[in-house]
Amino acid sequence: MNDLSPHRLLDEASAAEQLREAGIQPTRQRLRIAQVLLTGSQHLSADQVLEKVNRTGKPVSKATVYNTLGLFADKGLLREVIIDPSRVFYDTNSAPHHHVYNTATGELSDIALHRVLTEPLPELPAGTELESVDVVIRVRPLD
Amino acid sequence: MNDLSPHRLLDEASAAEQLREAGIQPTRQRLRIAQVLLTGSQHLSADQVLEKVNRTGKPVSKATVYNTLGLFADKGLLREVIIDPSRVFYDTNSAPHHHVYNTATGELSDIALHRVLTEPLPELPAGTELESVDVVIRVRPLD
DNA sequence: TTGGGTGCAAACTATTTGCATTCGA
DNA sequence: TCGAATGCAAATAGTTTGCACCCAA
Repeated sequence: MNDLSPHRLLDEASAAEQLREAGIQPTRQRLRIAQVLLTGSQHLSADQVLEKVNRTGKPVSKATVYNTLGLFADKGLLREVIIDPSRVFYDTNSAPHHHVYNTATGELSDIALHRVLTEPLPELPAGTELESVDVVIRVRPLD
Repeated sequence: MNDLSPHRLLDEASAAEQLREAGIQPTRQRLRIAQVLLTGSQHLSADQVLEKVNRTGKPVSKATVYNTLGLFADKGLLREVIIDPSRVFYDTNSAPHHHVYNTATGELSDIALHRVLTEPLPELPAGTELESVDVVIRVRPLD
């Protein structure tokens, strides 16, 4: 998770297209964030996104990063992963899958969905509909 | 989750016994917290625990509540449930089970484990051991 | 007596919000 | 032009910490 190494930036045209497809108006800052984020499979906290974006030389304010991540998540471009009590991760892997979280290092990784079966789902409480099923496997270094 | 109604308090002797069994020195404040908490199946945030304890007329400081909940969780008396980015819940149901979380109301409830199958577990990353498997089913009110 | 436990207040950190400014259609 | 987006700073909220005091063994 400390891998903030220079990921290839998504080209601006593709980023703009992805935003439009999601019904998001592509503004300058949103494009920068999309270019950094929507490339490959990543699990980043808001702070890490801010750091990566600012490292491109085109800084974006912290509030805008938070607002934009929230917006992207609402529109289905990202998935919020609530795993660590101290921060939210944003997962760019849009395929259904679950997570392995290393509680000692904070490293978060994906597990293909078919490796974990979760069915049948129990009846949901009356008057509610399913929003998501999240499976988190927490691991720690061997003693 | 707003049910802070007067749950029956666990008697002091049983509370003390449970603490000792868990290897926790039973002090006055820890006993009060245990009496409020270790009765029935509950899902409370630290703030809710504080409120319940203080309502008994024997107040305990906020710092002590946080410290004590952390200690109880370490010793296996409680389980931390990380489900809402803004606060940690403490679950007194010690049997293995999973959770249904209503994102609109913040209500958290249990699901018996056998209703959700999660196997086989994937191989864990090298050098790690399993800490927990958490399944959270998020629901929202029907549109 | 003496080290662990407690309480208070201050510190911290992730996140949100209000509002004036700027931007994009 | 005009409403939406942005940025900054201040506000918020949950949680942690430092340290002096207290208490159970």
